[in-house]
Amino acid sequence: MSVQERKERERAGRERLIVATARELAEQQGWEAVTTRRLAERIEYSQPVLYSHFRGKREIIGAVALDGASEMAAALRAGAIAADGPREGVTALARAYLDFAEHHPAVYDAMFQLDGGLAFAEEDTPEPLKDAFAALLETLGEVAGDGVHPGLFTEVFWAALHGLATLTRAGRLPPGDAERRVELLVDRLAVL
Amino acid sequence: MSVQERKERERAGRERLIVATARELAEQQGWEAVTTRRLAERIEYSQPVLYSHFRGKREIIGAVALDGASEMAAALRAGAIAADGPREGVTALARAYLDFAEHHPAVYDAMFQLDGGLAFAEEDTPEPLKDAFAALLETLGEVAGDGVHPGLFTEVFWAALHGLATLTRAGRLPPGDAERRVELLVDRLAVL
DNA sequence: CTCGCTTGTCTAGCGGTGCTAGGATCGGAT
DNA sequence: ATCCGATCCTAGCACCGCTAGACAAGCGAG
Repeated sequence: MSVQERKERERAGRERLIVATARELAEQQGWEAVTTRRLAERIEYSQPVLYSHFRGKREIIGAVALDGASEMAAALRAGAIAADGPREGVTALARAYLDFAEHHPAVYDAMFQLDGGLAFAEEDTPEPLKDAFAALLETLGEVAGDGVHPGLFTEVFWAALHGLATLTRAGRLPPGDAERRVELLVDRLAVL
Repeated sequence: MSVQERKERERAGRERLIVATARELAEQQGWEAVTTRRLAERIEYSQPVLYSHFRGKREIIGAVALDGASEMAAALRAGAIAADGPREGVTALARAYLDFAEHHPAVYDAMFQLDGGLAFAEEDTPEPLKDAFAALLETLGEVAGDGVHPGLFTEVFWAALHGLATLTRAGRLPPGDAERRVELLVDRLAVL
């Protein structure tokens, strides 16, 4: 059975290589540059190999999204924990979110802008995505205010952050006032 | 000169036809179905004709976006004006925004999700886009609160609406609680 | 050790995309 | 009536996601 195990290990390694390469390429040159041909060339295999690991390009995007979700969850927790006091915690969380979106645009797009064929807000939502939402909920649930469902509050806060992230990156919002917008958002939405 | 004028009229008419057809096709079958071939077939001309009106597909998307921006501005004003009192006005505005995004997904995507090659938040932002923002500002500027710049407040509110619209449509938020989210948003963000 | 077979990989190609070069055609001006 | 310029179309480029079928490498059986 050792032979089979070795092969499975190699296969798993190659799958990770594909996802990592796709992500790298997307971060470097944008998702429109991530084509199956280029991806295949970079991992030094032919195109069909990609399809023995993933159903298609969508699934590769989805894999990058899941990868990024775990990372984002960690980044959010790291940001929020470092702060003391609920207000600073929420502000730090918001900043961490926007920083992640700004510094990992390709991953952020894979998670929320592109179609990665992932289920959301449903029974079979993948664990990393639920965990990223949970990371938001941990901090934001504390400042939802009386009589307001923590989940609902988190959804609204998240939507606001998502809007800021995407509109800013698309050049729809002047980039200079980012910090003031965060403060306004936290001041108004959170019950401290 | 009458001949030339007639030709210009016909050209302008055909350009409108292209934009209207692209929009129609996008609303019916999604933007991924809007290809230059299909579009050309629908307007009963060959592909190269499209390129005598627009530099490429991006510009066609941009034209649809501008079209939609005027419409959205009108919809927002119609919604907000009908209400009495600032709170009802803001709520109506938010609902009008989300309704527009829900019922005209293709146009909304052309404006904010896709790359239509348009300038935003800059000097040479096209008039319809500035006007749509102005429509938001008219109502939201009244509830920004003391010491808060109306433009900045409008940007934040807009971002929140945009986040709700996109996340909801992408299946990232449970569709049932939309109304409760709007109320929470208005309650917290607006100073009434 | 050799043979047959499974498993894995590649070459080649399909139908589609956005976009464009170059030739044909048509209509107004002379 | 003829010329000429504007207008439009046919045909094709390079690229896309994806797949069928040929081929080779490595395994287990005899």
